[in-house]
Amino acid sequence: MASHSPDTGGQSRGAAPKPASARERILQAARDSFYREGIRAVGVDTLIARSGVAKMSFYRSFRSKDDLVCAYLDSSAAEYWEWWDEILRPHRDTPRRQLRALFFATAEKATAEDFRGCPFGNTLVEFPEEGHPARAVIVKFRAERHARLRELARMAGARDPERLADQLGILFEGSGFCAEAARPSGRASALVRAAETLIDAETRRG
Amino acid sequence: MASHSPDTGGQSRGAAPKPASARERILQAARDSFYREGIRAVGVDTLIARSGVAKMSFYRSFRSKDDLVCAYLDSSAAEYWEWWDEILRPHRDTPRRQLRALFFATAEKATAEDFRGCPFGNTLVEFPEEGHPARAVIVKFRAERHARLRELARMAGARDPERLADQLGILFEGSGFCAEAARPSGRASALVRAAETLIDAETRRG
DNA sequence: TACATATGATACAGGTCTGTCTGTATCAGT
DNA sequence: ACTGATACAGACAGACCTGTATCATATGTA
Repeated sequence: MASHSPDTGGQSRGAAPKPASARERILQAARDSFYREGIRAVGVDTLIARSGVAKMSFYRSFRSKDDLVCAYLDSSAAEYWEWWDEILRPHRDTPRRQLRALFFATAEKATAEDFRGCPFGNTLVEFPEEGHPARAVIVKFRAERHARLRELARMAGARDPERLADQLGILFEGSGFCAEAARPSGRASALVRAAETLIDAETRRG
Repeated sequence: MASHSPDTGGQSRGAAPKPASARERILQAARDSFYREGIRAVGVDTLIARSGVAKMSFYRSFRSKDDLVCAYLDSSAAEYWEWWDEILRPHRDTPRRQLRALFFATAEKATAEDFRGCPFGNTLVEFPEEGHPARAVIVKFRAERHARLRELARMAGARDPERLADQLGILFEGSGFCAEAARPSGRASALVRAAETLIDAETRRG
């Protein structure tokens, strides 16, 4: 779900560009490559070549590839919550509108050319093994999203915020589907409409 | 979404068990292993060992691993539509109930211990490459599900069957989410409730 | 100058991957 | 008994994988 827009490294201001550290370059290459091509499909050597870094610099920055995968997810989560807050900001104190804006923006992202689903769900599919270190990051991300949705649902006046949060969570997860569908714009608007219907049903008095 | 329950090979009736052909054994091992562990995670050698087959028998039965992946998906689709029809059968001529039964059964599957999401969505995540042969099978599967949902929506009296089918498609895709969630039973019932709310809203007169 | 830190280049070890190859055993039909 | 189809066993090639080891280079600081 996170957008992964290119990032200059956060310091396009200073006169001297000061090249990003090896660690930053590797992480950036990992974010692009892992998201677009899949994690198992991109080897360490490929990442090293793409970030223009020495192999030992890689293993000095990350203990292992799994370590990098976790860093990739951490970074994606941070970006996602930044995006989330940005979407909510214009609708402060109107939780219904905040929820709506969230789904509208999600639908918009899901129709983008380079959308490839949710990094967390995708990673979970690639590493179903029980004890994989990435799972902890993914579980944490989903728990936080659920908590945030539940709080919004509560503020929006849902009869059962937990339940509405569960329902909206399913929609979020299903939105990854839009990317590969034949009629993306149709599915995107269906996502928004479905969200509105569910929110409406769960907050209507009576 | 397909259940992948163990299969004896369809001939538990005859006295002589007649061992399944090499092809069948490979395919069965692939169905189990690919679904549970992921496709990239399971190598050809592993499949050969698990199905007790010679390597050349493998490559006589399947031109390549990609070929086997497509066969795995074809087989999963066949099983899925069989399951689908079985769910619909008791509610013939009452499309609303058929839709409800579909989601109820899906939620039930999604809470099972060995549920690992939808084989088609998972495969798409593992092989995002544009021209991969598996994509065609996946696209076909999704198109058929959409068509079936649209037809059910039409018969159920939906104002815009296409739109309702899109919405329900998102729910189906999101249902894979239930497996990994912390509160599976909650999410499963949320799935059923969400489906009912959407169907209701799209068929209500007025 | 001398040292510390971060980095680059490259070779290598040991494993796994897909796919090909040769050789042998079994069984059915003729 | 001969033939063809099917299967098992195992070696092998060539590529790719993760991770380690060694050595050279640049930069900043004391």
